[in-house]
Amino acid sequence: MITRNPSLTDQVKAHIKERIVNDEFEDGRIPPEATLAEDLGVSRTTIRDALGKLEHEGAIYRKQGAGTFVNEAGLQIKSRLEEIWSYEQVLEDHGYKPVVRVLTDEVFPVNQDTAGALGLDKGDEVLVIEKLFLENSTPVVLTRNRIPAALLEEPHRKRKNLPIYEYLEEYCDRRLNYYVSEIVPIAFDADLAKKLGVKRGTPGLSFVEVGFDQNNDAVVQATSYFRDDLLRFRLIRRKAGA
Amino acid sequence: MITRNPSLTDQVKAHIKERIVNDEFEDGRIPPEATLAEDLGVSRTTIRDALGKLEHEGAIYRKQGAGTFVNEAGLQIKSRLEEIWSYEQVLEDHGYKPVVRVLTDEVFPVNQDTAGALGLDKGDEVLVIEKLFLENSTPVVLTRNRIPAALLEEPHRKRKNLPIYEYLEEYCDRRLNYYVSEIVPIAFDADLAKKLGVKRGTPGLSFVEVGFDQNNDAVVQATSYFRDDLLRFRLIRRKAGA
DNA sequence: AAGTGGTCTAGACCACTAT
DNA sequence: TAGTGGTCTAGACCACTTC
Repeated sequence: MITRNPSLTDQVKAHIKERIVNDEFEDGRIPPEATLAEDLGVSRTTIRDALGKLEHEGAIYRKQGAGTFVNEAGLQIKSRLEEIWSYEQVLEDHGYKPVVRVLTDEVFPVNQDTAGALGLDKGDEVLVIEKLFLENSTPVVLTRNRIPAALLEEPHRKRKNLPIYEYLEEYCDRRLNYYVSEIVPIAFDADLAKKLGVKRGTPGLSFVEVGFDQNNDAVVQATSYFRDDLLRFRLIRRKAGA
Repeated sequence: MITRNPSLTDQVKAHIKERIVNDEFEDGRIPPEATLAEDLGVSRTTIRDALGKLEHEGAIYRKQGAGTFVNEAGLQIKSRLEEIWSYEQVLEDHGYKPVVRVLTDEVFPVNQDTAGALGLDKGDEVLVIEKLFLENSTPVVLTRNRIPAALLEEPHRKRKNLPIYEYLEEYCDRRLNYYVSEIVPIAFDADLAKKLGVKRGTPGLSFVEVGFDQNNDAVVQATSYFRDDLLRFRLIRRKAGA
């Protein structure tokens, strides 16, 4: 399949973003919305939608009555937590060339915790994919994904090193829409410490999350573990409703 | 000052949200946008903006061509990390009745780290406010805020137990716009462990963040420490640009 | 084919900032 | 007072789901 060209708004957004990173705006001042609309031959609404997304990403900020400006500080933020979609991409954003190693790739009976998260019954099965992300043979991230076996279109055992959202799309015909993630600090136990190459008891971050598809069905449960010394997450926090 | 009534969009959002929590929609199905617009006497654009915010919060989800639906799972999520604005509110959302204890409230010479974060020079001074948030004499959160002394309109020493965003508004005439937060897992050292009432070495979460006002000036540096056993953060992660 | 959400337009008026 | 972003309207057409 794979149809659909980028929307006008997204094209405008990309265009403005490029002009920002190329530093084409005098004093970091972005032209008035009306001017942009006329220059690009689109409505002001389209411009505003594009600018709104850029503002949300932290690339620009707006002052009512004054203008729209480049946010130099915001531009520096890589791999914003709210927008992470694959750890390959995260590591690339941090300047690494990631290697993915599949440690586990098997169907197991579901445990109680996962059954609750994914709405499965006792006795159902899940495909468990454990992956280690490395940079130059140094482990950085470990992920464990659990996908209901019932979602698999056919039993096959290939390409498990795909990002999970691509795997779900290709082999389960499900499109990931969003994750609900819980942030849990831990001290690495012996198993995790060994796999991540750190001392047992080292403080680390973990995410415990559930991914939902566009029908709002839970399709994957994931737990991830990070080496804080090599990868640190940032996010932008705003007042509710803004 | 304090002018401005809620926008039409926000009123519509609140109205729909209330109908959602009151479970007024048959089968969790929300009426078509055109119907809502007619019923409420506003344009479809206004309805869409309101629904967009509710979708972003996770309260509803939309399926093109099918309809708009209540997201039962999303409604359960309290204190979403991206929208935290005061820890008093966070604790209330978790069903606690918080007590705030001010531990430190003094002006110090700025250290190098804070100077860098806030764009200050060596020799400048900052007001340091350390606060402990408790529920029934059980500590849950410890925060350390650093505000440039130059922002203080007058030297005074009252109401330091206000939420920082209110303090900044009232005594510095600055309105907090957003935070850039870094998530850092730690093992509590002796001092933190004592203040939070846990064993030294317990794994915990900390945020290291900088708050910006509406002119995009850095106005506060904050570090916060949490007892993971009492308070756990969630957030919704989406594909970038969505 | 009918219904619903997604995108886009053109324009009006308001609120706020700068000068 | 002029300029700029913020809100809102009315309507057109498209993409997708459902029947």
